Amino acid sequence: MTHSYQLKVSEGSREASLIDYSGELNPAQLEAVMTLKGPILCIAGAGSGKTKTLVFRVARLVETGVSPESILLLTFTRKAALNMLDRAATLVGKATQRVAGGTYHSFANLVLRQYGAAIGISPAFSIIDGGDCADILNHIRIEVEPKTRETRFPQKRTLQEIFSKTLNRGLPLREVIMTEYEQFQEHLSDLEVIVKKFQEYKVKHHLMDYDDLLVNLQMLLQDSPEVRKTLSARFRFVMADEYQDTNMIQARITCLLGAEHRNIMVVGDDAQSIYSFRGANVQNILEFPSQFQPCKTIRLEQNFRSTRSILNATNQLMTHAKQGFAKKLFSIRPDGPKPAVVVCGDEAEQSMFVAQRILELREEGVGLSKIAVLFRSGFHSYHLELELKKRNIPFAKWGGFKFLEAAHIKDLLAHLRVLQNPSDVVAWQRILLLIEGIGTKSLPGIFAWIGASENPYNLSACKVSKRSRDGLDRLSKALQDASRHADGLPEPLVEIFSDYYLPLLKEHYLDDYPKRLRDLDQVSIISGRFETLHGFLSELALEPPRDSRDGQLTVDAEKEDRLVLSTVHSAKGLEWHSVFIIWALEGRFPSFSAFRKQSDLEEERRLMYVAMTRPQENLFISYPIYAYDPASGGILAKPSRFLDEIGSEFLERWDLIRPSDPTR
DNA sequence: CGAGGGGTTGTTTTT
DNA sequence: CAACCCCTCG
Repeated sequence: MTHSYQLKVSEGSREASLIDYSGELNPAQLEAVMTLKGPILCIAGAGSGKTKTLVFRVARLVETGVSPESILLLTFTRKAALNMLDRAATLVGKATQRVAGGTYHSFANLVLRQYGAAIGISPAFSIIDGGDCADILNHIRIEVEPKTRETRFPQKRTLQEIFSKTLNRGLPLREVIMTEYEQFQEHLSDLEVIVKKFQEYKVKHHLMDYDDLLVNLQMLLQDSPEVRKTLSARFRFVMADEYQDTNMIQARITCLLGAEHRNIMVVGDDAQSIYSFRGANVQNILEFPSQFQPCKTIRLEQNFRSTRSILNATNQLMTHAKQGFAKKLFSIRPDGPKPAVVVCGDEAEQSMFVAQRILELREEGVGLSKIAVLFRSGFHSYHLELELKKRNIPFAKWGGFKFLEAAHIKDLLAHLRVLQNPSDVVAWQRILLLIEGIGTKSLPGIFAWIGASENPYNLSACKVSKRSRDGLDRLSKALQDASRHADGLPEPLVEIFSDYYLPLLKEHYLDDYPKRLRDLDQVSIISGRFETLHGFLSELALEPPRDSRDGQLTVDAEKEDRLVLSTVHSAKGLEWHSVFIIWALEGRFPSFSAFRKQSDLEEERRLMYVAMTRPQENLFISYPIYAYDPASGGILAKPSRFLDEIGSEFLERWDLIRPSDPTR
């Protein structure tokens, strides 16, 4: 490319900004940045500067006079969007902060609250998570199938999973049951009844689960041409990141948003598709060009992140993939150390190795925040966590157990939800059952009263048994105190309910209540950043903090020198100087549950690929040669098949087992 | 009718 | 090693 795209732009009174596009970007990136109109598919390999490309493209759009409000940036997490917009801001100024961005779910939330009325949606709906859905389903199940004894019936969590899958895959219930849950075939008709009642229940009580947000947004765009036109006029440029991980509904939403103006760019990497369990469909990215013809396809294949030694290994791994674009990433970075395969005697030795090596790296000048330990499932790091604590190595854990799913957090939030949406029966149930003397049998009576009452918060007027009177009166007082602030800031509300909840917390979680108490303070701190109650609740439901310390300002958290422990899923899109992948054993990574289907194994390989493409310099893959697996009762002793696929040529083996070790 | 205990289950990954 | 279910006791 000989001509230069360098250009000078002045934005209002701001001093002239100068972006040297052709100097900063390679030819493929440059093309993606400079093509502003029409449909584009950008296949961006791992570490190929995808984020940078998006950032520059936003900057470029703004520079050429596109108003930031008319750009929509759909990303996998809201954090990713904010991060990009921040970076774009340093190029062209703060104006980019006004770009709309977030996940499909958070976008759906905003649009539905604003325009949902067009298809009969109340703007005050509550967002419920998978656990809440499971609770609702449990009730319905009991109603529909009172004699669960004779035959095995799916549990509440499974029900929720099945129904979510049918929606996300866009398949009829029958088909999902027949292909993936054959054991429940005989219950098909019951399940159909349950799912119908479930939908009715949610509509009646103004509740929306994650799937409903997407389904309803799609419906709104499809059924209301006015809204679709309004939105197309408002968002004239649409960019969707991580497109390989969208499901059918999200893809349809994307198409509907782009249908009018066709200024749509989707970015992704089919080799990094790792969310098929929640309905993600690689076909979306593969078929995008045929849906938006003529479509420009741009490939970013130069890797800027990793050493050549690491890329050699990851390229080799992907030659075993059964489908997808064949591609080989190349790097102009020098060779580095080959990825090390570290063979340990047992789990304890693995943990010791990781901790030890991390300390050595720190000695060598690699800060803790530049190191990550990755694993397949949340619980794989338990032992390591103990070891790190013992050695005083600070770490943050992402993925796995979530702050929000802790019972005490859900308890506290349920009070706020009731305040926001008095017909949120799931939340009512949760807070009522906490009260001494109230059990499942007295609930229907209280619900009936709540439904009929003018002021459902005045529970003192509700007749209940003597034993529960005091507790209910206390709740009544807290709710009425809070409802007097109902339109105000969320923080004082959190305070009111924390005070109310404290005795209950002590009573229900006697053993570890001080620890849980600290979490409640976190909720209070987070709430201080929000101006409205449903802004706060929606954000929490859609963008849950990654760990209990995430409540602090992100900037601070990132500056703090802490090691990251993360599931591979949560590590997507990120990079570190040095990365450890632990538990590279058959049954762990790949996981047992992937053995049944070829397609699941393919996804496990892509997952390993994502993990291995995170480091810049050092990659350590470890496994214990011997591990008892309490889940299966068996012994795990076979190294991950993915190590075989890569082959010893690209790896370096470190044997930690002492020759005299009897377990050898 | 509610609470608390004991046995049994089955354990990916996330918005 | 939970969370969940079922059962018994108060």
